[in-house]
Amino acid sequence: MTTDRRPYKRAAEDVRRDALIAAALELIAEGGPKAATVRAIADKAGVTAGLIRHYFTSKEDLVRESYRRMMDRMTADNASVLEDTAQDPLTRLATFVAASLMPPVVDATRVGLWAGFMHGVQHDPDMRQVHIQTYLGYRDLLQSLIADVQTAPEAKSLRAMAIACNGVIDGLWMEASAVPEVFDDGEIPAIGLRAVGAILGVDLVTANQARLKDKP
Amino acid sequence: MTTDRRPYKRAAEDVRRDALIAAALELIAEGGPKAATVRAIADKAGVTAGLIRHYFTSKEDLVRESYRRMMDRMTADNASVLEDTAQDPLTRLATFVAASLMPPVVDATRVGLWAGFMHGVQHDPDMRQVHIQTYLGYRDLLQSLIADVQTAPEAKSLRAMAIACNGVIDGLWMEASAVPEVFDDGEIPAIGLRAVGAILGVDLVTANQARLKDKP
DNA sequence: TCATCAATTACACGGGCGTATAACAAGATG
DNA sequence: CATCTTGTTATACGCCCGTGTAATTGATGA
Repeated sequence: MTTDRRPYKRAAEDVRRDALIAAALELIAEGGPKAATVRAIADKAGVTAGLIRHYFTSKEDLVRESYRRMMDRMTADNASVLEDTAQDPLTRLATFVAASLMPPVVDATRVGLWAGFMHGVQHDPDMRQVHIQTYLGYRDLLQSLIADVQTAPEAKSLRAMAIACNGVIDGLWMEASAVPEVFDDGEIPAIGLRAVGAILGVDLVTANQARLKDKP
Repeated sequence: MTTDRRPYKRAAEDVRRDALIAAALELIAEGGPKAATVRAIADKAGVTAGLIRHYFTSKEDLVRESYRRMMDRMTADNASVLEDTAQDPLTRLATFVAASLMPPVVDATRVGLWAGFMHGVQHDPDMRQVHIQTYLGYRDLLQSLIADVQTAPEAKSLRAMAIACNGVIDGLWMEASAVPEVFDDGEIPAIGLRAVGAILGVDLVTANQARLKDKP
C-alpha cells in the first residue's frame, strides 16, 4: 500500500520566498498578526507548513522579511508617482502630496498591515532599522521637493518643514485609512494640500487644479 | 488530606474589573496583542485565569472593555490640560498642542497599545464606534479652541482647519512616539506649534514661549 | 455561631501553535 | 535509463490557547 502524497512542483527559491512573503502580508493585513500562523501562510501560498522552515530559519525571520518587503514596496510606490519628470516643482510637490492621501496609498488594509508590524518595529532591532530608513527616505524625498519650491531655503528650516509636512501627511493618511466614513469624498487630499501649502507658504491647491486640468 | 488552595480575598466587582482591564492594557502595550493571554492577564492582576470569565463573557469582551477604557483615559487626559481656564485663547491652543506632542502623551508604550487595538477597531463594530467617538471628540475640542483664535471663522473652513491640525498632531505624535531617536529634544512640539500656527495663520510659538516664561 | 451564597480556585478538554525530523519524489545529472 | 540531490510532504512533539465545569472557601446575615 502506497500512501498517496499531495503532488507538487519544485519552484525557484525566490519564487517560493515571494509567495510565502506575499501570503504572510495578506494574512496580517486582513486578520491581524494573530492570523498569520505558519499553517495559514503555507496554505495561502499553496504549500505545506513545513516548507516555511526550509526557506526561513524561523517564523520570526519570515515576518521580518515580510516587513522589509512591505516597506520596500511603499518606497517604490512613492518614487513612481514622480516619474513624470517634465513638470514644474510646485506641481511635482502637489502631485506627491495628493497621491499620498488618495487610494491606493490610503487603504484600510494598508494601515492594518502597518499597525500589525508596529510591535515588532518597537522591539526587533532589524525591523526598527528598516522602519527608520524608510521613514527617513520618504522624508528626504519630501524635503528635496520642498527645497525646489522655496525661494530662500535654509537648511535648518528645511528639515523642520519636511518633518512637519511628513507629519500632516502621515496623520491624515492614518485617519483617512482607518475611518474613511467620517470624511467627505476628496476632502482629505484637499485639506492636505492646503495644510502643506500653508506650512511652506506656497499655493499647492492651484498647482494641483492646474495639473488635473492638464490630465483629466 | 485537604489539598491546599491559593488563599484569596473577595473584591468589589469594579475593583476586579479595573485590575483585569489594567493588566490587559499593560500586557498589550508591552508585548503586543499576542502577549495578552487570559493566563498572563489573570497573573498580572493577581488572580487565576478562570476568574476572567466570571467578569467578562469572553476574552474578546475584556479586550473591548480595555479599549474603551484606554480611549476614555485619553479623552480625560486631553481635557485636563485645559483646566487652567484663566488664559487667553491663543495660549490655551498652544498649551493644548504642545501637551499633545510631549510626554506623557508621546510615549512608546502608548503607540504600541494604539497599534495593538488597530485590527479590532477595523473589524469590531463596537470598537470602531468608540474609536470614531473619541476621534471626533478630540477634533471638536480642537475645533472649539481654533474658533476662539480666528477673527472671522467660517464653519466650513473651521472643520477643514480642525482636520488638518488634528492630522499634524496625530502624525507627529506617532512618529515621535515610535522612533524618538530620530528627533532632537523639544523639536517635535516646536515643529507642531509652528505647523499648526501656519495652518491657522496665528503665532503659537510666541504664545507658548510667553506661557513658559509665566510658569517655568 | 452557623448556614448561606457566590467569588474564586482548580482542573480538564479540544484545538492550534511553532518546531523538529524522517520519508518521499521531482527533476537535474550522468 | 539509472542515480543523485534536495525541494517538499507528512507526522509527531510539547506547549499554550480560550473555554467549560465542579469544588472550595471567604464573607455576609440571621
